[in-house]
Amino acid sequence: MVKHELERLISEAVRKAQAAGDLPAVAVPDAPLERPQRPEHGDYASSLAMRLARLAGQSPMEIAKTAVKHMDLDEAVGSVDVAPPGFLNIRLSPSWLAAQVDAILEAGERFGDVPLGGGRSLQVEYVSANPVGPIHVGNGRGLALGDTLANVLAAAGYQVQREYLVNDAGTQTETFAATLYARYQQLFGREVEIPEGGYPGEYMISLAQRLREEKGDSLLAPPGEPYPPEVHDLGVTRMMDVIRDDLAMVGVHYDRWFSERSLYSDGTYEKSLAHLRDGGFVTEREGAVWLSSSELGDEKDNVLVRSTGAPTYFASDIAYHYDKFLVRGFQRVIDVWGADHQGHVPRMKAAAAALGVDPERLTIILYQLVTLKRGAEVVRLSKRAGEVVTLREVVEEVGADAVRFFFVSRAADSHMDFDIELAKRQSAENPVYYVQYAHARIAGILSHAAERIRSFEDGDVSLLTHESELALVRKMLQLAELVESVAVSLEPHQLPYYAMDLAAAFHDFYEKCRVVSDDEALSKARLKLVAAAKLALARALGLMGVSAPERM
RNA sequence: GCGCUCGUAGCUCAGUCCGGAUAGAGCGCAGCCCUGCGGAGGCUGAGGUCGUGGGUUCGAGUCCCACCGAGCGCGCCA
Repeated sequence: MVKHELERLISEAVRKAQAAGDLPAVAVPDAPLERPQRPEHGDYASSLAMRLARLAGQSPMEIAKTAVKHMDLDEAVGSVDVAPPGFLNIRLSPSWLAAQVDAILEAGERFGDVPLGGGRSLQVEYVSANPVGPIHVGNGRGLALGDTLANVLAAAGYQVQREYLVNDAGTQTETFAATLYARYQQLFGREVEIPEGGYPGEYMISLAQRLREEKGDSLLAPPGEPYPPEVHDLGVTRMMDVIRDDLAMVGVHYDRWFSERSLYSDGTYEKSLAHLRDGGFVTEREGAVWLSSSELGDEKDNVLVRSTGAPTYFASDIAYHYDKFLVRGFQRVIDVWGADHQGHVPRMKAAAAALGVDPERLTIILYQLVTLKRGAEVVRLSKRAGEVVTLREVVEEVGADAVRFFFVSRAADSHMDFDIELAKRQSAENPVYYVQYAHARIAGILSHAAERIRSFEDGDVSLLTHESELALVRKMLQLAELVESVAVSLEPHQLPYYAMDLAAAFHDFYEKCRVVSDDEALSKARLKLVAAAKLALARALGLMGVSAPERM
């Protein structure tokens, strides 16, 4: 990547200046290259001279000039200027930029890949909504975040596994089953109410109807008796079918759907508990079993096994992470959770430590919950009130691409409002179409060209010298830097902003430069440029899980 | 009460991690551009005490402190 190459050249220059005695031999601070906002400040800028000034006892301007004097030449570098108060402004060489078009075409669909991960294994777990209802809008955020992150990490050279934890063992699915059974009985004319704290949503009635279609009255127990186990299992299975469809609709596919219950049936739970005991982090008091998490950075101890003998959600999650780290051996695990789980973070970190796993290997990304609105009115996502705004409903209204682009555009920390009315009204104004339009426009140009020019493989990219042509190349080259920075920061919301910029660079070029013209040599060169831009746009969109249409 | 997160243009949000040059984008608003490859496009303009007050610094939207406001968390719930 040219950015790293330039950083290397600059620190080399300083070292050489020190060796030559032009700069004092002080420790050189880190100074990553910046992207200046103003084009006249070049493609990259370094503030190293300012950072070095106090240590070196020289003025930033002097230091910058000295550094330039000792800097090696590189074919990518067009010029290096010193600007007050001591910036080093680097401009890329136009001929080098033009030549990158061929490099992009060569990289093809892998353009933007970066060797950061080195094939290390990494797991991303996201959504993992309880199988007690369909995916709702609030989950949209976790899905866009987690899925995009997984895409980017794969592009950054990690071996990524996507996983959904199916909470099929807890009290919530029991309440779900009880509700389902009540609805099922109602279909056969029994006068029963859904349980207190149950799920009053309409979808439970459809689910009950489905059970009746599949099983007739065979699931009916004698009146007053609890539901047969099959109601629970079949209900959860059918609910997961719905959830799988909901997620597929927005392009989310998992490598593995992990059953929480399997932790108990295959002995993982017992093993993880034994492992904690061996480490000496387990105590018993008041009839319950506790993890001494307060010794490991949490504010307090937490219950693993209730006095009833039933494991807590915490114990379940420990067993699950025991499986992730110690059984399956992921080097790194990323969990994407809603901010309502924030209290769970320190204890899971403590649990990792208790398992002998460096807590650094567990990254938990919290995203702020979505406030759902219908106009000015706040819609409470309480399942008890039964008002669920499903993801499906919104996707059918505004489209999967717009939904994903919208959710991935917001930083995880931002507290966002989702106004369903506004989203519907403004779906045509969603910026995603601006980016997709650029892609479709290029497809149009390429098919227009195909009727006139046999092939442009022999196009000479050195003919690309127009300012807007080079600006487009510059923007394309930024993709790899972005993939790297997102893979490190785990903040994929940078992606849509980049995609907008890239599309803008293309549209600007399109306005100023005719691609297919009487000048065949230039036409071929520009067709190469445009084909490269198409790759870059498709990649940027693809990383976000958004389609790149040939026509709209 | 304590803790975490947030407060930037009319609206929705980037920029804060790692301080740097005149604070950006989309939408909305006012105006302009089609006798050539897709006008879901391009160009121009109006619009900002970066929540408030202190502090650190050559330099603060960015770091520190206090305060105000909002969301979330502080269970033998998940």
